[in-house]
Amino acid sequence: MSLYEKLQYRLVNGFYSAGQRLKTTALAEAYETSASTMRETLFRLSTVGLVEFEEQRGFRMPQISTKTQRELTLMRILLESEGACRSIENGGVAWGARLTAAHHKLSHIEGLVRAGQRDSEILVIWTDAELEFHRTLIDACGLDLLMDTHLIVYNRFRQQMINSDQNFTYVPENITQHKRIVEAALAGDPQLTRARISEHLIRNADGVRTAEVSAPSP
Amino acid sequence: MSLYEKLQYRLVNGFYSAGQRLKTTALAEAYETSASTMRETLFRLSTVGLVEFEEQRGFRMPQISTKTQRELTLMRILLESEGACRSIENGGVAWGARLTAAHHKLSHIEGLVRAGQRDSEILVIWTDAELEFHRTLIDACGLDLLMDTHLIVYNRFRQQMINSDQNFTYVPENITQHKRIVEAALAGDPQLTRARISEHLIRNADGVRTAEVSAPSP
DNA sequence: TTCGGTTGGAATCTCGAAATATTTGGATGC
DNA sequence: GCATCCAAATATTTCGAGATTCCAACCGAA
Repeated sequence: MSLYEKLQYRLVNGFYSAGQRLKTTALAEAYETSASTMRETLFRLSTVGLVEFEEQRGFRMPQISTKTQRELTLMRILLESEGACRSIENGGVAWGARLTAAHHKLSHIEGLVRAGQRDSEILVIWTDAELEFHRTLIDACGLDLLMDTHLIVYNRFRQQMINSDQNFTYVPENITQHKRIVEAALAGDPQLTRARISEHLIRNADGVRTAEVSAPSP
Repeated sequence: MSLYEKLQYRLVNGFYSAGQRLKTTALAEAYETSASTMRETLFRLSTVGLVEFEEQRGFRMPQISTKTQRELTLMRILLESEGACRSIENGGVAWGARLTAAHHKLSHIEGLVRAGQRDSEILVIWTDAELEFHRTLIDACGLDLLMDTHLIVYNRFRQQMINSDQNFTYVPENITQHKRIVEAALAGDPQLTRARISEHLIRNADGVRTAEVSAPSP
């Protein structure tokens, strides 16, 4: 596990608090490396939005805000809807199988959460499975750039989510919603799939209604 | 003009050829700075896709490919359609005025190009005006993240375009298409605006370049 | 010739120290 | 008591040298 990955993991999963300064010298010591190497790593993380950088003022953990959360959510809806519709067209049986498998794995974990397990360990496992599910949903779209952009957005989304005050209130609707997305996708209905992805994510956009979320591109 | 901006300008506007290695020591000398600083700058550029980086193998100017061009085009369509529709809803009169102004400026320059001016200087002016126009089209959408993502995609798109073999054959349809986009947007018709943005950009997604001839191995 | 290993040169990566900028804390004047 | 300014302390940024890795050319044997 590289320094980059280690730091990314901690930034996303709540090891640092929002707005906290990330001093290169202090972090370098903590991660047993030099300040220069740490600086470079922080730079790379800042370009994907997981760290904020200001000239001559160093690095900070990003602030949590409803506006950011809203924008990340809308971007997810845009990218996942588009990716899912293209996957429906291009994916074929193999994609359907992968999607079913990813959903099966996810719902197993969601079952555990539902049954009461809520420790931080299972939350990480759950978010990993959720990411895998949502990535599988779009991974037959044939557009690498869309996949890459989505991953960046998802990580920032997760960072905002985990570090927000109301962190991870368990939402039972998720289980149903994931299932309904899979059903629409396997049925090969792009419009319905779009609608159900929006329905699933829109809750995070804070006061934005499904109707606002956009129509298909031609 | 910072080192970052200087390098970005040259990377986008054809000062380096596709696939060319970008050695930190050589560039550091050319730009009168140290190898470390150059390395850091190249790193930052690599995270927005204007430079490719490979561990232990340094930096390269990205390859030109129809696949990349296609993906960048589709992403532009996705982002600009969404941004434009939201701008139509939120923008109001002020946005309409800005859009009209940006279009006026662009069509003036396109007029010059049409009249025969084709030197590299005016091509830069033209692409700048085109960027400003397309950014204005989406700048009332209220989503900073969408705007930022679009700018990154646009710069990569431009890099691919300018460095491709048939660079910048003047396309007279552009003038008409830009006008038709503005008309649809000012009329407040989201669906029509979407269609016309696609119509304008889709040419770049497929079969633009003649089939890639596999170069004889050296 | 062709394949495989070796070697020399060149580039990248890491690191600590010097230079530059910012923040902190206290003393001074109002 | 409050604001302002200066100096010390702390951070960031730049830079060059040493360690490491990669690449290409060369050489010898099958």
